[in-house]
Amino acid sequence: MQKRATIEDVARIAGVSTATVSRAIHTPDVVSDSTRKAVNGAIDETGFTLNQAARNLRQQRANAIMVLVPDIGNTFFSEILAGIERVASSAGQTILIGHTAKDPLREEKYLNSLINGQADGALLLNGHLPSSFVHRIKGTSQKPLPIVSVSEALEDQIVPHVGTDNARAAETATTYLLEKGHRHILHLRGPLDNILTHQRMAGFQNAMEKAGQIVSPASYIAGDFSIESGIAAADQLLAATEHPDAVFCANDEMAIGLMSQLAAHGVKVPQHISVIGFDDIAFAATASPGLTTIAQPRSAFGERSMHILLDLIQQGGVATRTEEILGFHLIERASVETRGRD
Amino acid sequence: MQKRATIEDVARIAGVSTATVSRAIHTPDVVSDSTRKAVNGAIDETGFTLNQAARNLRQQRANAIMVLVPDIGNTFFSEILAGIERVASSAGQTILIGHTAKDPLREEKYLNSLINGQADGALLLNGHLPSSFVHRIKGTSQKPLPIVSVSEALEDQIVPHVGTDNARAAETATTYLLEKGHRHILHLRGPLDNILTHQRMAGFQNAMEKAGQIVSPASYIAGDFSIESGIAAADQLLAATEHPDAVFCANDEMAIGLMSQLAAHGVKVPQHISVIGFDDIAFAATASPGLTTIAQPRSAFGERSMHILLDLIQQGGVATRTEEILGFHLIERASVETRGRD
DNA sequence: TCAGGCCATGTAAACCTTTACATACGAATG
DNA sequence: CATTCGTATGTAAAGGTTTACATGGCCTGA
Repeated sequence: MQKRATIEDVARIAGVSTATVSRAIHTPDVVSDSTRKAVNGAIDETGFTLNQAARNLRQQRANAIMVLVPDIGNTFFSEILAGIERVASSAGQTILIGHTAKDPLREEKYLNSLINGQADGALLLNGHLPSSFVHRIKGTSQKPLPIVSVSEALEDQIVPHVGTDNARAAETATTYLLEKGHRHILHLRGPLDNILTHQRMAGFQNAMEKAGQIVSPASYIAGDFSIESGIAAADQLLAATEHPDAVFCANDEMAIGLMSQLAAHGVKVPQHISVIGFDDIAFAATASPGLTTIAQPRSAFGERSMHILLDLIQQGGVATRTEEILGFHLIERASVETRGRD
Repeated sequence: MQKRATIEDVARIAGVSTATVSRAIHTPDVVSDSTRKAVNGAIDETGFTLNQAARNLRQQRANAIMVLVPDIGNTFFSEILAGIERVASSAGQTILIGHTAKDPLREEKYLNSLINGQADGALLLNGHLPSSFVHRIKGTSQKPLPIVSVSEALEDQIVPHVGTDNARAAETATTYLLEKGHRHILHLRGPLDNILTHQRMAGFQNAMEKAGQIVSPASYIAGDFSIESGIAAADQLLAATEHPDAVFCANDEMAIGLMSQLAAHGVKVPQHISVIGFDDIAFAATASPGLTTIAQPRSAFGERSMHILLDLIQQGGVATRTEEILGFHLIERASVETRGRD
């Protein structure tokens, strides 16, 4: 139970100064061959590992990235996370996870890691930036903070963003239903406090109006992106006197919940009602029927955003207010059927 | 773009020493009211936040936990993660994520954070501990490391573990099929390098043999826990001349892939083949038919393991080699049908 | 032979806290 | 009144690195 070896122990054994040991480790080419060997020998002998806390303190940098996720348990985010992890890891950065549960207090708490030296940058998957940080970024007095938003954009875009064109994607999905001959189309929307909800609603409305269809409050069913809310939407549909031709769901979870509950009550998809989703999660393909949906490049979201963040950190956090829009595409499966005109 | 305020700035403004500032922050009750107010005022004025790196260095502790996950993208793990996060957060610990992809090099790299002061403890969700750490733990010369394995146990249990009795759970699932009148039962197993695979295979075999059924290599279909391998298994079944009565799948993903592919080829579950899964992921309920499966308390896995780890850290890492076995239960849905005796 | 330059290394300060120990002061006790 | 005690604060060391600057030796070119 001896104390951990420090760089000083290594230096003593190798017969050099601590500075040389540090150099032998980080910039091996500036020390002589013999010294490098001596140092490596001493490192092996002592089992030395660099104390990261000391290093972080001295370098004023943590080599860590804080990732704010509204819900770790959600597949959608975890796939973005996987992309983030991939590039973070190859850049020697550790990722810290902050599960915010949409709570501004928790968001603030985790973002403080940027200020207190626990993290060098932050990735926002939660579509929200606490107001104290909005001020901090807008006030030019302070050093700009390296923050990038992913998938869910902030209301006023004050940090770089990586995502897709949700309105256009929703328009594409809706237009697809229209082209398949559907007219009475409902949109199962997400929660209103989410920006994606509004973008997708706008896309839906656009497509409908372009096709000469009227959109009213009755065109929307409230949801919250969960399977359960998809089930609830189905119950609502089942209770109504008139059925729509098709439902465009703001995400796959809801679409799957909806289809499952419709099936349980004998309503057939797509024969009675066509359904289209959004996200293309893994279970969209195995749903019955296979769910037609909009695919977004989630790993690419993670990878690109992490790259941008790394650049930002390198440059000292100069916020370029970039927006990187990645493509989406519609995946045809079996949940939408062609319907003869009216 | 001024420099960040340090405790010294606060001390100067408040007219006290840095020691007093530190005390005012961490042990407010030992300083006088007036001093505390002065310090708080100075903190507000300067916008001071504690530098965590300096604190970590001085205290020789990181207030962070490294969590090793084989696959972030997997729902199964992310729900455990959510449990971990919950208690970590309330204990003031940050969680660091190490995505290992089952690569021992990456496992080692991330576990090094325990030694280099980046993390105070580690949670293993990957069922494996690199040999260098096995030695480190077995050799009593070193200070024991606070490590807990979750869900997937290590081969020789050298760290505390939290999980369920997989063999008994598999036995329960298989027995359920037997009780429902099925005789020709196959097991779609997981990858052989995973300990859960073996535990669940053993449970399957046990149940079968107790019921007087013979288990042969032909009783197993190879899988790897992925949806795709469930689909592949279905293809294999479809190509065979004889169909089993029922399939016990080692996890829900495979069961869902299997059912989906069977359905696509006109084989009806449960009328032609009954299927039972393992894990009770969210999509088990929405699958068609609803998937009968074994539920494990995944959030509880996360919470309990984190509690144990925190205790371990508190006690200075004394490995008690505890094993905490949490209950499972069978959830009946529609994917298993009663079949008349042969 | 000497000035200049390069290369490998050493010295010591800096990064920002926490905390053991010392101090000073007022109150309580004898 | 002298002593003891407790309370609030200050002093300074320690935690383990990195790195600017200094040093010394050797080589090169004139």
